[in-house]
Amino acid sequence: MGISERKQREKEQRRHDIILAAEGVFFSKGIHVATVDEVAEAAELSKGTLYLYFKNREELIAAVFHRGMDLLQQMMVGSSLQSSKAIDKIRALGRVYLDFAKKHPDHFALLLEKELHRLAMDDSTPEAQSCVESGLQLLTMLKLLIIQGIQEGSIRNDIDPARMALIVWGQIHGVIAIASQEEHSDHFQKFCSFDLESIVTTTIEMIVNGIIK
Amino acid sequence: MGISERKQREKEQRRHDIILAAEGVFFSKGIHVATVDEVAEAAELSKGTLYLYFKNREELIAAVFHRGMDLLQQMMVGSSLQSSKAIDKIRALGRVYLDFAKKHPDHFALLLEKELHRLAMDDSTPEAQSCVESGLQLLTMLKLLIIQGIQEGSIRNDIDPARMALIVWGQIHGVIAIASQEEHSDHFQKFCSFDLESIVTTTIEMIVNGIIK
Amino acid sequence: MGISERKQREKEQRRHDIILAAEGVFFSKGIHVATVDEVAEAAELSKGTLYLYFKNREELIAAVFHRGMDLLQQMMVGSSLQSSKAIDKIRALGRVYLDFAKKHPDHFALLLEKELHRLAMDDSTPEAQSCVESGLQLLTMLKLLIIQGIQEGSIRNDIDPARMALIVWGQIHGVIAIASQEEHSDHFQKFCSFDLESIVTTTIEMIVNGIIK
Amino acid sequence: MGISERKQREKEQRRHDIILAAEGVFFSKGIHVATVDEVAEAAELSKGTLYLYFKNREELIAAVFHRGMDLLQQMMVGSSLQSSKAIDKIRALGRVYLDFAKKHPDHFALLLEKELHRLAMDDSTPEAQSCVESGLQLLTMLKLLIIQGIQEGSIRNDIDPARMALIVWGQIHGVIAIASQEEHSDHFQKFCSFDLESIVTTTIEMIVNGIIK
DNA sequence: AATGAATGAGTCTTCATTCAT
DNA sequence: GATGAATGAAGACTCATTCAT
Repeated sequence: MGISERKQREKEQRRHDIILAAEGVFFSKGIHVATVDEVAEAAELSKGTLYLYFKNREELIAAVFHRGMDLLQQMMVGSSLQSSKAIDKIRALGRVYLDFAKKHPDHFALLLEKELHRLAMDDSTPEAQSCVESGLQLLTMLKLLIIQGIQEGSIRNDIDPARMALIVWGQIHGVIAIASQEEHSDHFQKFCSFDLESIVTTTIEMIVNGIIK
Repeated sequence: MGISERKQREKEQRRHDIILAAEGVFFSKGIHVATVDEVAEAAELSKGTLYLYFKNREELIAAVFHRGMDLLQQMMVGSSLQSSKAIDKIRALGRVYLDFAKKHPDHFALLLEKELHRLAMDDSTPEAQSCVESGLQLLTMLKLLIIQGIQEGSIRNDIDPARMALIVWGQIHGVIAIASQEEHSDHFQKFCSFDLESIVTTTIEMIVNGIIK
Repeated sequence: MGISERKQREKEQRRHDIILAAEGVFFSKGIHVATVDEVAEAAELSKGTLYLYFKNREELIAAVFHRGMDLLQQMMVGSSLQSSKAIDKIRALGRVYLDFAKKHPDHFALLLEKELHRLAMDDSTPEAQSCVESGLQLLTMLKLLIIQGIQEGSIRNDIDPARMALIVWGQIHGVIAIASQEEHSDHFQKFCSFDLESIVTTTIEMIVNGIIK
Repeated sequence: MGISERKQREKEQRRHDIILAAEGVFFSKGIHVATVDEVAEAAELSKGTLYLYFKNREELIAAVFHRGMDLLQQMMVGSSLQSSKAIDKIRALGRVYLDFAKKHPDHFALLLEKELHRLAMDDSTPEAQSCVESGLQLLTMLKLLIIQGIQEGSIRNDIDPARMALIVWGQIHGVIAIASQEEHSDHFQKFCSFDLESIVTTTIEMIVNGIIK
């Protein structure tokens, strides 16, 4: 029994290694430009072997996308939202999102790629399901915190919590997206001094300002 | 002579027609997947003719991108921000952005594509310059309105106007992006009732809430 | 009457101008690489106009080839082989050939291009005929001089004059070809000091040595 | 392991087969006209496979060129220049060159193609080096024989040996080139009876006549 | 006569995928 | 399981030639 389990573990380990190699290649070369050969080389495997672990190039991409979702999920779970007050927890959640964007900028960039969503869900594998759910989880968590805030009387109650959650997510995501994209653009450097960290801090404050009673 | 002028006009018209055809193909198939042949067919032209008007596939894409920027710019210029109060003008600007996203969803989606920015600017043609400027114009306009609002005493003065402009843009962009992407997803439909229009209206209100004194 | 003659002259002049432009392009870019567009541009004409004067790209190349033959012929005719002695005339003919190679190195290089011979003769135009003849003319002249030399008793009589002519031509042509090709090669520079002029002078002397009685 | 060695051998064999197929296509159609597809078909391989063995169309051409140089080199090495006298050895070397031109007329024709020299040397691979050397080797051998002849007192000593070597090579090459090109031309058939073999024999005799004391 | 826009067949090259070993 | 040679279907781009104006 132990043998087949070990084999299974090894297989998953190798699959994971391939995903890491793929990440490296995809993110440095660009997903649409990087080739399977390059991934194989990075993984120090033959091209044929890759196809033992992934049916498709697409499936490989989906796996990378999926891993990004997992990373986000882990960071959310890992962050102990300790404070008792809903508003503070929302603040903390915003910071987690920022941390994710900073640690995994390329994964962050994938979050809103329409094409990838289609890809990741075409196969109705259980993986794909969880993938979407991981997207929803952030929203759901936000919604719950908002409800808590409303109950505490700290958050305005004239907006549907689910809707507010969506908006809050969109707001913070948009700011991070624009800021981290233009971080290296001269044009925008001239426009305002750029420091992703402080900009997002300000943003969170402004968002909070918009939702408190 | 009128004759050479007409020729010139016709040539530009044809170039424009090609861009429209390219838009159709690129947006339906996806920019990375669509081929030059497909664009040629859509434009009812031979492949060779396309290359008379565009040096490259890249230049073709850049032209499409550029047109999106133009469309946005036109809508911004076209919208007479009539109200005298800065806050109301900002609201109006937000609605213009929403209108743009609704009328030209695919162009809207391109706004933040890193790769395209690179593409559109690689050629240091005057066109490329105006392209970037059109991106900055929105920001600049926002900044001016914010400054006006601060002077009017209606907008908080503890945040640098340029920075605030960037944030406001990010916020509204993010909400529209997420909302319009997930509009057709069952998962999100279940999460909250989806109506891009009303969601953005709420968003604008929340943003305004965040920036007023 | 004068009008149509003038038109005719102008037409031939233009045709000639095109050939000169084609030479420039073909010789600098390489015949196989240069395009009709480039020739048109060099001739400051539209591509369509070129096809009024030349049926084909091939015909254009043939015309250039033909012009080379003409140039050689003119130089041969122009050189008054004054000396009375056959051997000296042959020497002079060799120098003419060298002069041709120096003045028109690219035309010289075309002389032995198999492909061009085929091209130049495919159309059985009178031009093509004269083209070959101009090739033969050199040989014929050589043969006559050799016969004269034999009669004078200065040239050995154990070799058929026609055959000897062919050989002499081949000898001098080969030396010029190799020398002028490798003139700019570092490898050959190291092998022996290069001076086309003096090498050919030596060659002529050696050839003469080989044919005198 | 013998297995990987066999694989290696097979791969080289295949590479060699492709070169042979390329030779067939290039020489019958003309190097500039023949296409990669035609080579692939001749090699009974898919086009893609060709690109596993050769990076480029250019590299393929260079390989063919290189093989020609190898063939010449082998024939030179293979010919035991037995006679003790320098003059006789030079005669023998001339015959080897003739044999090469007869056995591999197309490779012979490539020897002086400027463009190919550039091609074959652009990649500064060791192959390319040996390629040039093989060209020089003939010259060097000639020079040594000439020096020997001078020492023996059979060859005139008023001409620099290196220069004489170059000239002798040019002479014999030129005669073979012209003769083998025009061999099939009616025009030249009329001019003198054509028999490559006997013409070159005569040529060698004439050259020898030109260099002996 | 001159133009130059339009054509489309043709070329090289790439790359995801398969399969015999 | 692992390999990597082989495939062939595309794809981007070129260019000689034509033809309406």
